[in-house]
Amino acid sequence: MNRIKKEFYQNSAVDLAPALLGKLLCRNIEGEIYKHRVTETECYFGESDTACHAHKGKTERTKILYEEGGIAYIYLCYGIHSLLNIVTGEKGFPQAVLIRGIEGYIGPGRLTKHLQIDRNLNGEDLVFSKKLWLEDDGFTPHYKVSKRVGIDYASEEDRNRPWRFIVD
DNA sequence: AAAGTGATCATG
DNA sequence: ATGATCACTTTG
Repeated sequence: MNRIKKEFYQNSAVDLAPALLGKLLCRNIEGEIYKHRVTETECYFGESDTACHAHKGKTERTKILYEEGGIAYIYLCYGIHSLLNIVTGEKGFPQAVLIRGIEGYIGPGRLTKHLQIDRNLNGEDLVFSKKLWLEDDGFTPHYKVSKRVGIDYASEEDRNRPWRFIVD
């Protein structure tokens, strides 16, 4: 088993979003283990990023983004969809990578539905968890870069950042 | 194109 | 306590 270790997560979300492409998202549901390769990510970086949930500062919901990298940030979007993020970097600087797609399940809300990931797993430690973790089997795919989606509320500068990463 | 759905946060 | 907002998906 090649579970991704703590140090891997102690980097910038901007670098980790592309680095997470091709890694295996692993989920244990009542003893049944599912592994899917990550195919699409986006990064959200710091309070200065007006698209990042933490751009208004630390609140009950966003405090988890300020933790040390290597844990899950999961929130309910539009009252329907659970979205999975990987918190990254040093403690105190909020940043995360949104997992937007895996092999077979494109779309941030669809993959969480399939893997039964919801807010019960918010804060799950991906380094030690038996329910949710990431593995590296050495595969590094080619990918393309584009703008983030669904963030019309952000500043023009932030909307235009090339922070979405998709496997070819 | 538009609804569906509920946690979250700012306002009062 | 109330209301606006929202890192989406499905259906027509």
